[in-house]
Amino acid sequence: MSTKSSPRTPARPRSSTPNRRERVPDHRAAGAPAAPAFRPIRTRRAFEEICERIREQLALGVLKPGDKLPPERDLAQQLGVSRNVLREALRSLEMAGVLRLQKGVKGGAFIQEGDTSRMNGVMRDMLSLGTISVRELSEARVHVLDLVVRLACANARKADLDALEANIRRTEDATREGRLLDRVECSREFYKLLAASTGNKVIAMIMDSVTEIHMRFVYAKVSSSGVAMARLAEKRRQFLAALGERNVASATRLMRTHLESVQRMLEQDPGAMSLHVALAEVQPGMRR
Amino acid sequence: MSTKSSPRTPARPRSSTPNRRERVPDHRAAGAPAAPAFRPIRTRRAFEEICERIREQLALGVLKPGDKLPPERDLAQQLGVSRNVLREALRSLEMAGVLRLQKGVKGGAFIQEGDTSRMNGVMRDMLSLGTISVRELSEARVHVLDLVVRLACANARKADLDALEANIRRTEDATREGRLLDRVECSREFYKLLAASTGNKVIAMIMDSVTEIHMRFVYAKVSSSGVAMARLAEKRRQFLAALGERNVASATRLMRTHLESVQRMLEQDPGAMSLHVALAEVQPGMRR
DNA sequence: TTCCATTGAATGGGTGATCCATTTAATAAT
DNA sequence: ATTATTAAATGGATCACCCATTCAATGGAA
Repeated sequence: MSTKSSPRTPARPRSSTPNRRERVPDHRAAGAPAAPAFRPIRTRRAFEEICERIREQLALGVLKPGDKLPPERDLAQQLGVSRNVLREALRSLEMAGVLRLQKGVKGGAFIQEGDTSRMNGVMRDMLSLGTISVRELSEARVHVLDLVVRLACANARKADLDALEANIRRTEDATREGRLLDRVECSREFYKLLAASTGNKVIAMIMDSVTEIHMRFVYAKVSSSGVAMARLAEKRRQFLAALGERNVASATRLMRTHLESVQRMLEQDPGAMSLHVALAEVQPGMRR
Repeated sequence: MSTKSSPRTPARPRSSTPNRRERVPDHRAAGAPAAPAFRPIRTRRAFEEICERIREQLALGVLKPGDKLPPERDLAQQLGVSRNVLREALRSLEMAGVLRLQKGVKGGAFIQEGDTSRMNGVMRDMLSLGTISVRELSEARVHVLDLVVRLACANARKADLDALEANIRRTEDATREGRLLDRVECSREFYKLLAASTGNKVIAMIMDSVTEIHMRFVYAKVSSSGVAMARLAEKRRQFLAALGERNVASATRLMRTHLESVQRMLEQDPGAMSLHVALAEVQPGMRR
């Protein structure tokens, strides 16, 4: 197996690296008197440097979605690091949604695109870590949803309204057949469609990230208590009608009162509303 | 150095692992008829499993901020994986802001808390990857800021107003002394303080994530053209006065007109508004 | 006693060789 | 022409090291 040309780099180009730990030379020093103190100089590690370089190439437009990075063995040699360290960097970038790693011949590390679900994980982590509270999240959701409704009234296109209509029909089917958990899944999708109908992916992302967690609570509640929101599809239809008429006042009012009733449903028997239950369980369709 | 007791696990407890690739058994199948197709079954890799387990412990409350994970060598043995793979997982979690890794005796992997800046990186990546556009981001910022102003009017406390006041004074100093870039940094801080004054960390996080990138553009513009917003501190004072009086209408109006004038400033000479320049450069105080 | 220098163990950071599993294209057999 | 086989490329994972940093314990000097 010595035919493998060069990946093993027996000459170790990095063995004489004083350059690795070249450290940020703190080139500010004259820059920001407003900043109160010194930023901590976390010792710069190889994998951080690698992540940053790849992100830089991305920001510079040198790398674009669909592009393929060199094979791990080659890239490691180019960067003068071991393959293991390179992989730590690639893994991190993959978890961040920047890369997609594929095995096999014609495999490799490909620049990913179009993944708008990355904020969801951040939000979940924040909640798990106690950085944010359920209360703050719920409150934020109310406000964001209000904004989304207003934007949807202004920007929703026919296709968006049709998609919402189709969603409501699925909700009706699920209700009729008593598939309560499916109905929750429909709800989740309803809000996703509504967010998409704003025409702004940033807003949609934000909306999704706060909604995903909220729906986990609803899911946990419904699945444990068996109770479910009454006249859901009916309310959805009313709302959709207001949306179709671009009636902002009516649409926001309908949504607000709906949110309030959902909140009341969740809050009765608050013992079942365990943060841990809602966060830990992986639920169908709720891709992590 | 053979005194090292056990970390090397010479007996390789995992050499007979048929369990690793245990695969999600697709236990839905009866669950979600609403979902159109099959979700791709990305082959489950060890480091993903590890990340998930740690996050699960976190969600369950078994692990809390400040807690320390076992040393890499021990934990790798417990999980039945190599140390390298474990490190890939720990790296990913560190990049995600869940862990903090510290060297030395008494070092280890500590559960992190209180980092509200994680969304910023996500937003940057989305922009670099072209998943979202500058237009969408700017538009979202206008709307989010409007919401923030309304919430700040309702919830800002005296300490918040004082902090804003102090910030405006720093802005005046920077203006007087011609430190234009410092003034941009003050602006960034102004919005951060304003977001914090809503009393809702979720909203504040969202606000920060859209503002951080916007300020990069402003920074790039100011640093390349030398022009800067006229009468900035004065406008800030007017706004702060409205905020102090809880005058929502006045505050939102002042903010909106300010945003519009900033936008005009940015849009003249659009050639300088390179996405790449704004994203790629690391600027003082703008910790990535 | 007090204080400072030395030492050594614990721990993360990093390396290189090696093997396995998957994927795909090229090749051979039917 | 179709199908089975083979081989190469590539990521996935392991092992056995070594280095750098940190900090508590130790011990000697003031």
